[in-house]
Amino acid sequence: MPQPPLRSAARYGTRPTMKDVAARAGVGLKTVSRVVNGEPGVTPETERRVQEAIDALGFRRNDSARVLRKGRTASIGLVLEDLADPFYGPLSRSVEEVARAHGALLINGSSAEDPEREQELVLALCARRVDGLVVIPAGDDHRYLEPELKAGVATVFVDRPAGHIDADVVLSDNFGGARDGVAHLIAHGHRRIGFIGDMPRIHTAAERLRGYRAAMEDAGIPVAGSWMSLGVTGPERVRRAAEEMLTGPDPVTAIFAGNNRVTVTVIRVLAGHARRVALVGFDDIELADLLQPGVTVVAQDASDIGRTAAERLFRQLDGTLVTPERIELPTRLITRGSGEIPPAD
Amino acid sequence: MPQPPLRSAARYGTRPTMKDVAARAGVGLKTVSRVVNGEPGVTPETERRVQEAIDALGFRRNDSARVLRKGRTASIGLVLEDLADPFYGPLSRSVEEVARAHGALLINGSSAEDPEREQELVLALCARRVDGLVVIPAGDDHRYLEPELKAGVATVFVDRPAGHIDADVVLSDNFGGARDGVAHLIAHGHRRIGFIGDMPRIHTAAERLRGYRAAMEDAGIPVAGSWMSLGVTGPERVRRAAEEMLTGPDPVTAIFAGNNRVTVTVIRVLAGHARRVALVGFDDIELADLLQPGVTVVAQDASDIGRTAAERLFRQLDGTLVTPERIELPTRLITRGSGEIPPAD
DNA sequence: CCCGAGCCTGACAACGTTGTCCAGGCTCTA
DNA sequence: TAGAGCCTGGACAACGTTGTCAGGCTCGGG
Repeated sequence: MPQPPLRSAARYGTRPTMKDVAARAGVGLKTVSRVVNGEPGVTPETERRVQEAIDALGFRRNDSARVLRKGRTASIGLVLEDLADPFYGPLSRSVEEVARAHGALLINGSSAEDPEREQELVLALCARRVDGLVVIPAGDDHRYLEPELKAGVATVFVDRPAGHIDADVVLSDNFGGARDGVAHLIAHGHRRIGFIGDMPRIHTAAERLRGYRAAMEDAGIPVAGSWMSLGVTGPERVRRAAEEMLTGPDPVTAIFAGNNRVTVTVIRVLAGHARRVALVGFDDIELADLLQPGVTVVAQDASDIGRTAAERLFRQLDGTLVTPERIELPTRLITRGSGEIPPAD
Repeated sequence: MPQPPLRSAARYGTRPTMKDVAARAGVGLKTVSRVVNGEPGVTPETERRVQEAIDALGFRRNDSARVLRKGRTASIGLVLEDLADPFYGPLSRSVEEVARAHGALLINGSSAEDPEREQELVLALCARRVDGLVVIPAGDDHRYLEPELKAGVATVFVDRPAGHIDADVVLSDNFGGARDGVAHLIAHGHRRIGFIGDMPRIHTAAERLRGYRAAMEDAGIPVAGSWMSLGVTGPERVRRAAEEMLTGPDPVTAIFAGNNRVTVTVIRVLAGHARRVALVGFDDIELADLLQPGVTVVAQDASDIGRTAAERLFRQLDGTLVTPERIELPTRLITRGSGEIPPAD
C-alpha cells in the first residue's frame, strides 16, 4: 500500500527526507543536499528557506543512504575482550580520541575471550562497512579476514598478533617486561619465585611466561614445576594456585603475577599470610601506591598502545602505510615496595 | 567512466555485491538474497552453488544498503562521559551485553562532560539511524532530541535526568545514598564533616550535596561554609580543597567524598596526615578493601544501572513501554573501616 | 492427456542520498 | 546590443539491498 507522500513525514516512526524538505522549501532535491553538506552554489536566500524547512521538519540526514552512495562510513570498529577490565577503558578511550580527531565514530564490542564471538563481531562490523578495525584478538586464526583486507579494510591488531595473516600489530614488550620484573626479584635475593599466569594459548601469557623462564635461566636458577601455575582464570583458581605455592613443599619467597587480575587476587592472598612474600605484577593497578606495601609492577601504557594502533589505522586509510609491521612498546618497572621485600627464609 | 561490471569485484577497494555473486553462480539476484538471509524457497543444489560463489568471492552483505531498505539498523548508541572512568566500564559492558542479547551492536562515544560534544555525538548517532540511545547527559537541555523522539528513536537517560524533555531515566538514589553516608559519619560521633564534590550543575553532584545537607540538618548540625567544596575537578584542586578543610580554622574530623575520583585523591591526602580523619566516599573503588584502613563507601551498581537502562530501551523498541519513567536504584553502604574512625579531637 | 496447484526463480521498484550533467538566467565585456 | 561565461538550480542515475509480484516448471489428480 503506497503511502501518500505528503503525509509520510508526519507518520509516527517515519523521518522526513530531503525530498520532504525540498517540497516544503519549494526547491529541488539537490539544493537541499547542497545546503546540508555546505556545498557552494546556493543563494543565501535559498539557503535560508531550506534551513527553515530543515528546522521545521526536524530533518536529519540519513547516513545509511549517504554511506551507500559514498562508500566510506567514517566509522571504525574496536573489538576487545572485556570493557569492564580496567586495562581496556583507557585503551578504548584513546582509540576513540584518535577516531574523533579524524571525524570517525567508534563502534565497539567485546569478544569475552571467545574466538567465535570475536569472528562474529568482526564480520558484523565489516558488514557495517567500517573503514577500519582495531582488534584485540581472542582467537588465533584470522584467515577469515582475508577478503576484508583485500577489500581495503584497514586493520590493526592490538595486544596480541594476528594468526595466519599478515597484519599490523601493536603490543607491549611482554617478554622483556616479564623478564625484567623477575630479574628485579632475583636481584633482591629471591631464587624460589612463583609464576601465575593465563592460558599459554594467549600470546601475552605465553610471552610473559617465556620472560620468566629467561630471567630464571639467565640467573642459573632451575625452575621447579610447582612454581608455575598456568591457565588459571577466575579469582578462586588463582587463590588456590597461590596458596599451593606458598604452603606446599619447596615454597616460593616471591610471586610474579601474569596480569592485573592475578595480581589483585594474589594481594588478597598475601594479606592473609603472616610471612612476607615479595610480589611483582604485570599491568599496573589503580591505587597500587596506596597499599601497604605499595605494589611493584611492570606497567604497560594502555593509552599509548591504543593511540599508536589507532594512528596506524588512519595512516593505513590515508594510504601512507602499506607494509604491515609489528610494533613493540616498552614496559616500565615501577617499584613501590612489594617487589623489594627480601626473601623470608 | 563506467566500470566493466565483471571486473569490479576484483578492483582493490571494491567489494563483491550480490550481483557479482549471482553472476558467478548463474542465478538471479534475489536468489542470492534469499540464500544470504536464510529464506525458504531455494533448492539445496542452487543454495550450494550460491554459497560456493559467496565463499569464492569473499562476499559480505552490505548492511548499509540493508538498513536503507529495512529501516532498522539493529544498533544502539551509548554516549557517556569518559570510558577511562572505572564507573563506566562495567556500565558500558552491561549495556553491550543486553544489546547483544537483542542482536544489536553498540556504538559509543564520550562527551568528555562537554554539552556541545554530547549533542554532536547524539546527532551523529541519530544520523546513523541507531534504533535507540542510552545517554549519560553532560548538558542540561535536550530539546534538540525532540524530533528524534517523535520519529521513534528509543531513548533512556542514565545517571542524570534529561533537561526539558520527558524521557526515561535510570539513576542511583544519589540523595538518599549521600544522606545515609553522612548520617553514618554522624552516628560515629562526627559533627564537623566536610563535603567535596563536583560542580552542582551536574545533577548527581547537586543531589549528593543535598543529601549531605539533609543529613546534617536532620542531626541539627549547622554547616560551616568552609566545610563544603563544590565544583572542584582535577586531582590538584581536590587536594588543595582537602588540605584546606583539614588544616584551616574549624578543621573537619571527617570527609564525605562526592565521587570516586575525589575519594581517591582524598585517600592520598589523608595518607600524608598524622591525624586520623574519617572518610566515606560515593562510588565504590577497586581494592578499597585492601587499603589500611579499608574505605567505607556508598556504592552504586554500575552494571545494574546499565542493564536496567538497556532493558528499558529494548522494551521501548518492542512497544511494551510507552510512558517515560524515572527509576531510582538504591545504593549500598559498605563499611570497611575508614568511615568508622571516631573524631580525632 | 490436460489442468490446476504448488514450488522455485528472477525482474523490477524502492529505500534516501550524492555525483553528473544540463538548462536557464544573469552579468560582463567587446 | 550581442555573445561569452558564470552562477544557481534541478532532473536523473546510481549505490546494494529487500519486498512484491509474476512467470515457468513439475507433479498429481481427474
